[in-house]
Amino acid sequence: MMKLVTWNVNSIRQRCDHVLDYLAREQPDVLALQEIKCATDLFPADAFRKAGYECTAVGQKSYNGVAMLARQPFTVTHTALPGWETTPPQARYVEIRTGGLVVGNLYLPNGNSGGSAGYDSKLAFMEALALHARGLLQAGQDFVLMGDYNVCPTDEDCAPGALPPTDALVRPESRAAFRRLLWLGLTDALRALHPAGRFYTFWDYQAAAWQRDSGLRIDHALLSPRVAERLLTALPARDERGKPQPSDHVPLAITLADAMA
DNA sequence: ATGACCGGCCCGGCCGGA
Repeated sequence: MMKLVTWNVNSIRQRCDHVLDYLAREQPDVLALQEIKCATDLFPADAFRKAGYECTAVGQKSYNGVAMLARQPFTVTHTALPGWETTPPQARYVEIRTGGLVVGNLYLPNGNSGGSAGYDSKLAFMEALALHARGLLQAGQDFVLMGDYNVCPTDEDCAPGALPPTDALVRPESRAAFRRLLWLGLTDALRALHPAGRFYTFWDYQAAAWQRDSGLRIDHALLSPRVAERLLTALPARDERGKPQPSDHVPLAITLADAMA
C-alpha cells in the first residue's frame, strides 16, 4: 500500500511541529507541501530527515513555495511547471518520481489578486497543467497531480455563502478548466470514493469559519487511469483544523493498493 | 457576516491569502 498526502501548511516554519506530529502518526510515503513561505535554504530539511524523510524544496522568500517529502529515494523530474513562467518567478510546482509514480505537487494561483492579469495567470497555469498531464498520459506514465488547486469544483464543494459567485475559486472559467483536467481521463480521488457530501479541506481564519463549518474543498488529488484503479481511500484530515495554531488547510490523504506485478 | 485572522517582513502597518 502507498499513502500520499497533500497539505498547504501556510508557512513551514510555523507548522514544522504539526508536520512532524503528522508524519509520526500517519507515516505517509509521500507528503506534498504548499505555501512553505520561505527561501529554499530556510526549509527545515534536517528535522524531516531525522524523522526518516528525504526532502526537496522549491522555495521563495515570503510567498508560495512547495516541497516534497518521501520515505523512499526519489528523483526530481521538474522544479517548475513546464509552459508556465512569470516575472519574477513564483515557486508553485515541483515533481518527483518515486515508487513507480510521477507525483506532481502544485500550488495554483488564487486568482483574486492582481486584477484580470492575476486571474488570467491562474487560467494559464491550469492550461499548462492540462498540457503537462496530456504529455504524461501519452507517455504512458502512471501519475498523481496533487496540491492546492484553489478551485471549488462544484457548489457542493463550497459552504453556502462562503464565497461570492464572482470569486476566482468558483468562477465558471475556473470550474471549466478543472473539468478539462477530468476530461483528459484523470480521476478526482475524493469524489471517486465519496460522490456526494461535504469534504472540505480549507476553513478561513476569519469570521469563525471553522466553528460554523464554512469550508471549501480546494485541495485535490487527480489520478491517471491505472492509478485510479488502485485507489483505496481518500479523506481530508479534518481534526488538524481544530488544533492550536493550525494551518487554514488540512491534509488530504489518499492510499493506493500496490501495483500489479 | 470578509466584522471577527494569520504570516512575512523586520517593528509599522501593508500585502497576500481564499
